[in-house]
Amino acid sequence: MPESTALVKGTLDMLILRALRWEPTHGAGVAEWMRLVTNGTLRVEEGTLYPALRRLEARGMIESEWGASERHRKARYYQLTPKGREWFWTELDKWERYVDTMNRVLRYGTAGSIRGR
Amino acid sequence: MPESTALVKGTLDMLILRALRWEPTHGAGVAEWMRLVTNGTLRVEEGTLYPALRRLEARGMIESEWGASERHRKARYYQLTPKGREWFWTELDKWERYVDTMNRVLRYGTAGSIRGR
DNA sequence: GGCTTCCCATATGACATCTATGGGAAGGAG
DNA sequence: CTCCTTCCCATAGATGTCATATGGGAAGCC
Repeated sequence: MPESTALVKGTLDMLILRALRWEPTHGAGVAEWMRLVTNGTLRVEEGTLYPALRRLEARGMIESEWGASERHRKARYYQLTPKGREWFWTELDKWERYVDTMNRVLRYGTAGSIRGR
Repeated sequence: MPESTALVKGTLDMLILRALRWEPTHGAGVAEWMRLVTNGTLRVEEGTLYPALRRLEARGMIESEWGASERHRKARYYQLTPKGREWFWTELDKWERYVDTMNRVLRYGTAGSIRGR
């Protein structure tokens, strides 16, 4: 069983939006998806997830309604809005640029051609 | 001139340690290095950098002493400790694992083989 | 009826980063 | 030698995200 890693701040929103890509899902389902999909390396606590969902909804990235879960519990189902879907791709793009810069600088020294002073 | 991006939390420490890889450098020099090496895309504010340097020193990752800058100003020169050097590589490794997981999940769906429910 | 499970929710705290501000010390202009 | 600018360090306050701790409501089971 691989140990789990703390989330890097700023990445949770993208993960949530990705979890909702296919169909409306309730909070516990999002957490479950994250756990399964990363083989348990990335987990989100309830106290982290629910505020994040409310933030995303307040910003119009997702919307929600009450429903019943597969196990007959009252559950709030979230789904992506068009705005959220679009925002996901722009965020992903920014993230990938950042990672690329980090990779070059940290691993290979520079993004340009500086060395030493 | 490319616009600059906000730092992702948790990445500044690695960038600082990387900046100090070759020789002792003062705070302003670290900021300058970061700007040059990323072609201006990654910048660090003074109010962010100096507390970060003090945190790293408190944790024994770097150590410092007063000196004179190239321009004859009083400057505090920081250098890596062996502990800091080692820690850099473990952090880099963790970061790369995280990025790899994110990449697979966000871009290609899963790290395993889940889809839908 | 009491216990457990499922799902939602908030309060509280920790912490990194940004913004704003200021100070000391050296150099240059006049 | 005085004023102004530049260089470098430093901290206070605000912001925002994530972790921890806690609890509650509702369904199902014994």
